Amino acid sequence: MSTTNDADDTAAAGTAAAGPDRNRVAGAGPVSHAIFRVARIHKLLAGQLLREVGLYPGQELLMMRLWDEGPQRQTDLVAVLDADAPTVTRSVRRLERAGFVRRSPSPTDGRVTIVEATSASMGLRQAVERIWADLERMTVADMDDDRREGVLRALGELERNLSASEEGRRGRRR
Amino acid sequence: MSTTNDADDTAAAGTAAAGPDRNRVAGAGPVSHAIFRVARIHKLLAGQLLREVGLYPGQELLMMRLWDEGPQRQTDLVAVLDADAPTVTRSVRRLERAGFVRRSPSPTDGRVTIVEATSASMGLRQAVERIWADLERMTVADMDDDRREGVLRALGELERNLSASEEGRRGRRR
DNA sequence: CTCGCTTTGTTGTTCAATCAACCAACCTCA
DNA sequence: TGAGGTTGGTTGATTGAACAACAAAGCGAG
Repeated sequence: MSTTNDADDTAAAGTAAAGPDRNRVAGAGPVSHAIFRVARIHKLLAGQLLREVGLYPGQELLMMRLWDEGPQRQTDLVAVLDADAPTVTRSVRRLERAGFVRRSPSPTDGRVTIVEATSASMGLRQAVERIWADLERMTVADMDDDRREGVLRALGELERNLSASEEGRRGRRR
Repeated sequence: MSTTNDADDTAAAGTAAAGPDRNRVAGAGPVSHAIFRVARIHKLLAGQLLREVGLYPGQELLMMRLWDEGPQRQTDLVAVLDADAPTVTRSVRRLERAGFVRRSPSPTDGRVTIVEATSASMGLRQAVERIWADLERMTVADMDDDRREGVLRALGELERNLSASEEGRRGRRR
């Protein structure tokens, strides 16, 4: 047994010294862990439902925006979806290739491209509405209205906390 | 940002079946939308913190498991992380290339590969613990213990609801 | 011992999300 | 008019995630 932990050493920690379960890393951050798990399964479920109509998770948010607000600049989509510009660029391109979206240059500003939902996408709209209703039903299941409100409030709190931290970080780095 | 844009285009929201304001798709599924937003910013924040120590979001969960439980089969990681086998395969490969993980064939079963954290990863462990503590603090912010419990309970409910739906779907498809 | 099934892990492909770098059009101001 | 900054959008690279298809090792029944 060599004293230099280099080539052969297993970094097993948890069970060796047999301390209390408390030094297990995975037990830390219960709320963060819960968020991860909920997010994961929620997205998985949405993806399963959406795949049946030919969309990938995330694309439905973009389409919803187009259906609700009509043709708009790509930058507007970036802002309202709070997504990165590259993500929107590629997402729009794929949706265009799928025939759900059309792009055209703005006549007044050479930089912008206007994105709009095609009429071929209108059938999709009904399906997406149904899917979102289904997803929401699966999510809240048998909560009564009060409980649903409480859950919404909790999520709102989390979002505010995280947004504040994220903005703080962004400020520090620029 | 200046709206000197005369081209209002056709605000063709709703087009044909235009009706009451209520048929705006984006307004549907408030809980689902809230989950999406929380998940997005939470993951973004985790990613920003982790990137400073050379990890990508998700990898830290795998490392935590290795630190907590010691060497184990890749299948065990798949099961406990509730991830897909391909995801784990590639994630482990990248962590191996980064020097945080070592793989070795099992002596007793020719199929399995044992994964373990390297001693070089132990420094990382402290950093990840700190990051998770930071993330948790940012997430709960100034909630008191009761509030935190309430939020945890809400997330737990959501997870149970979604899990039930997902399992139901999985059953139907096989 | 062979046939068939299960378990374990891999590769291929596609997509979302980041960061970084870049380009082109616009706009402000001297 | 023109220099410099801003805005809108794209491409490249890397990663996680999902599905599909596959390979290889083990295992169990005949």
